[in-house]
Amino acid sequence: MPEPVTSSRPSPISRPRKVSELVVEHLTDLVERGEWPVGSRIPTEPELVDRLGVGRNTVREAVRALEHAGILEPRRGDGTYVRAASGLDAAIGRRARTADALQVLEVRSVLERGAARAAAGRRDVAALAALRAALEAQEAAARDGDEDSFRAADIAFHAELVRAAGNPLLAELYDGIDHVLVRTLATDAHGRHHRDVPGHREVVDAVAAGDAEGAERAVEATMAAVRAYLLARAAEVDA
Amino acid sequence: MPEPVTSSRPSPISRPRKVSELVVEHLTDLVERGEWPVGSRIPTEPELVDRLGVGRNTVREAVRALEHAGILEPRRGDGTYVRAASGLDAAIGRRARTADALQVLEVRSVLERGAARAAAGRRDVAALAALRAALEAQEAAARDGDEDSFRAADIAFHAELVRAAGNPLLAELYDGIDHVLVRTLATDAHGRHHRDVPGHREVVDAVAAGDAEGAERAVEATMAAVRAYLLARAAEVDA
DNA sequence: GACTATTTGTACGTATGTATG
DNA sequence: CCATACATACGTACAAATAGT
Repeated sequence: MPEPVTSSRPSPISRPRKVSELVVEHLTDLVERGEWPVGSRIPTEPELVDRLGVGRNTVREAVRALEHAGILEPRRGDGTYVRAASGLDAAIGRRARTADALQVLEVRSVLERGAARAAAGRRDVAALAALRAALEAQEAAARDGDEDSFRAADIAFHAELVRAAGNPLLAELYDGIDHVLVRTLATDAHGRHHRDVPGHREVVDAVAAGDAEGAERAVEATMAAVRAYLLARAAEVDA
Repeated sequence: MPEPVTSSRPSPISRPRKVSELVVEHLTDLVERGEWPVGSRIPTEPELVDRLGVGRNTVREAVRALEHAGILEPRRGDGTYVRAASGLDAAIGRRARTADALQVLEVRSVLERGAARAAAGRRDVAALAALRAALEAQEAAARDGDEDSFRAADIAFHAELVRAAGNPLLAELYDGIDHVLVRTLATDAHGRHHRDVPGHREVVDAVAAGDAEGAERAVEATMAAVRAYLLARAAEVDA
């Protein structure tokens, strides 16, 4: 019989709640606070056992919980890696994967319009510079005609715009939604040429000018092409 | 021996998946499709073992995964109950609980403005009727001076507005954010009298008229009071 | 209030597959 | 190719908590 946890223990954490839940919380905190950055490898099981003062089974259980949440990703014989900073992205992915693509796009549109408005209200210099850089990278990719890098630059531009709003929670929601949308669009849209930049320059100009309404309108215009494409595809499927 | 679930699996991309993941997915499906409604008690472990043809530990692991996702809630000696239809709400809650309340409010504002715009674009008759009913219920509660029912009616109004957008994903995101905000506001705001309805009637009128811009503006005005309150509280804490 | 049945929680053991070295 | 270690799944026994009698 292994010593029950109820007796005297080194107690790295207080005891009122279940031990496994506390470990889960602790690991989640480490990831969310950036101590274990996304992509990094977390300490081995024995080290966690030693550090937290709990049994190996408890550690394993906690890791598995975070694995299901999409935060950690164990690789056999290698180690356990950080997959995402929070479970929000994975949860959105699971939820939105079964949703209608048009509804997903609408949510993305709502978030991005709001982000553009907030960014115009802030006019953060550094964020604006990054946004301009992203725009120019995309225009360069368009000139080169490189489809892949153009798409990557497009995604990066939108991400930068949302980041310019200065609201990490908003950005995380957007990322989660965007991943789903990119995924569904990527399944069949390799032939579609988004060669023309859809109006990103207008977005940047409006944000830089502090024109919240204009920024929203410009973002809305950006969505039109994607929406039309989704509608056309839905019509095809219907026929 | 009950038939195991492990046999041939024509998955889209041949990915050798674990039985426990299949069970997790199956249970998630049952919940999401409403076969196990929120609040109901799911079959006991032995019955699930019999029904799914897997061992008890496997069932337990799956249940625990959904428990951590915030979907199921096991109670010793009683049973396991359905807590939420998807894990999105819980994930948002975990993520947003540590975020700045002003940022959470901003996200809510973004979602609600977008929902109001979409609702004005749809002008769904049934949804509009429900929205009007919610508004009148809130005004009635305001006349009665019943603080608790007024708050409940306020939450219900916002929820109804978002539902009127006709986008379940958007509504679910909003609910998750709203729960967090209500929670943080409820911690100390019992004395604050939100006696005056903040302009909900204008929102309803704009939505009914199909005036998307007006609906957005009206919603934005609604937020002002809450934002001012949060700012004031932040200033208090700062001092 | 106490007893009993039911149900989940925990612990341990074992067999089998699978990746690593 | 083999050996080791680990992950997975199943089964069993008992503990703990709750509901109902």
